[in-house]
Amino acid sequence: MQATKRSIIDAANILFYQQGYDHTSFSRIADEIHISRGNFYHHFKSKDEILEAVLQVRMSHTCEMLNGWEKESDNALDCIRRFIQILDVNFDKIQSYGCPVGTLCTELGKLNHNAQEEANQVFVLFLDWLKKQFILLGHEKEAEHLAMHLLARSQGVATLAHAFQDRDFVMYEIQEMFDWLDNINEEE
Amino acid sequence: MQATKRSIIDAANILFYQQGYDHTSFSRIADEIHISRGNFYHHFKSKDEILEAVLQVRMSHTCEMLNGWEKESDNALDCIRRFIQILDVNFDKIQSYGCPVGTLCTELGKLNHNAQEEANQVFVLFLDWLKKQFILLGHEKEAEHLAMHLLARSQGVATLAHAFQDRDFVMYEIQEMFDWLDNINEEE
DNA sequence: CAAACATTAGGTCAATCATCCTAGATGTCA
DNA sequence: TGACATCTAGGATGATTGACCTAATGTTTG
Repeated sequence: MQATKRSIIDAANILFYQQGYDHTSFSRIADEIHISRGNFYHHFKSKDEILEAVLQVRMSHTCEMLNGWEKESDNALDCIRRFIQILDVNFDKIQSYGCPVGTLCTELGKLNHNAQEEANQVFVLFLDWLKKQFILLGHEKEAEHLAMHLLARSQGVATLAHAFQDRDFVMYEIQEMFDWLDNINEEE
Repeated sequence: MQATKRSIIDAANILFYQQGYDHTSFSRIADEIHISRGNFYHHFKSKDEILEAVLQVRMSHTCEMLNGWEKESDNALDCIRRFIQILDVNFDKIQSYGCPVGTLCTELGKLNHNAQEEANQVFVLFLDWLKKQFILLGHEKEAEHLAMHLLARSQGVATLAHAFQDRDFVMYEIQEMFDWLDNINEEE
């Protein structure tokens, strides 16, 4: 029971990222995990329901990742640096398919899909987490702005990295974000 | 001869932006301009050929816009400010559909479409133009980096504006980019 | 007016899509 | 072993897709 459903969600998660939600068919997912098409409807009533499940998995994975960063880091500054460095750590994937969060939100927005709001919640997870780190650094008032600013910059870098496949650019921008981070913490 | 072909391209241009390339069907375009489906193949051999035509239109429109900015501006600083301000000027569209350049490049990348490289060329137009302005401001060495940096930031802002429909955020980020622009020109 | 060409409408095609259905396989538990 | 729920395979469905074709209409030119 669990195994097949699980593998459907996992395969859909990857394919939605690599090919986009709309462009990924049941046949494509079925081929990937070697089950028949008709099998889907015992586990999900519709394609939307698979998307729902994928979004929930992404939410929980993101939570785990963010909690992991907090545990492995000495302080809030290190946490934020970890966030910035995902552009380097996940460069291969980003170069090939863009940011998994941003590209899905953009696609669902264009499709006028009901799940757009839910997809945005993954962004919100990052925003709240970043805001928390900036507050820990003593930026209570500007924390919201700083979080949005940094998320926007990483989104922009991911978009151009996907378009141009330019690693040097990404490394340069990471350094720029590190410098920016140092600057706002020197001002006191 | 011209009229129908022209209206197909114009309708496709808008729909590819609003709904995405893959998700826009011939029927949808035909309905929009009240022609029959079969009519397409007298003007275009395939859907890819329509995309090709749309990309050429976008290229020339972008060139005209950039040339216009140069003519209407007093100096390179004003030119760059104009670029930053499209986020405000086109806010309604960006809020609804994202950046027309970035979202198409991202989609074509995921579809592994041949025209991805050509779509990127619209980005290159902006990059070369920005680079030129930064050189005029005396930043020969860093012009390339500065152009990529600014384009990335505007892309990031557009992505989050589309996701969250937050005008205040956009206005705040525009001010941040203005400040950044002033800073790099004070340093001499 | 007539012949040559350009444009359009609408039907047809095979392929693919999400969805649904049923029959059989596999497991679980009395 | 037998009864019953769960799971799976694969075919059928109707809708939609990009592509193609032909007949009919405009338009231009000799």
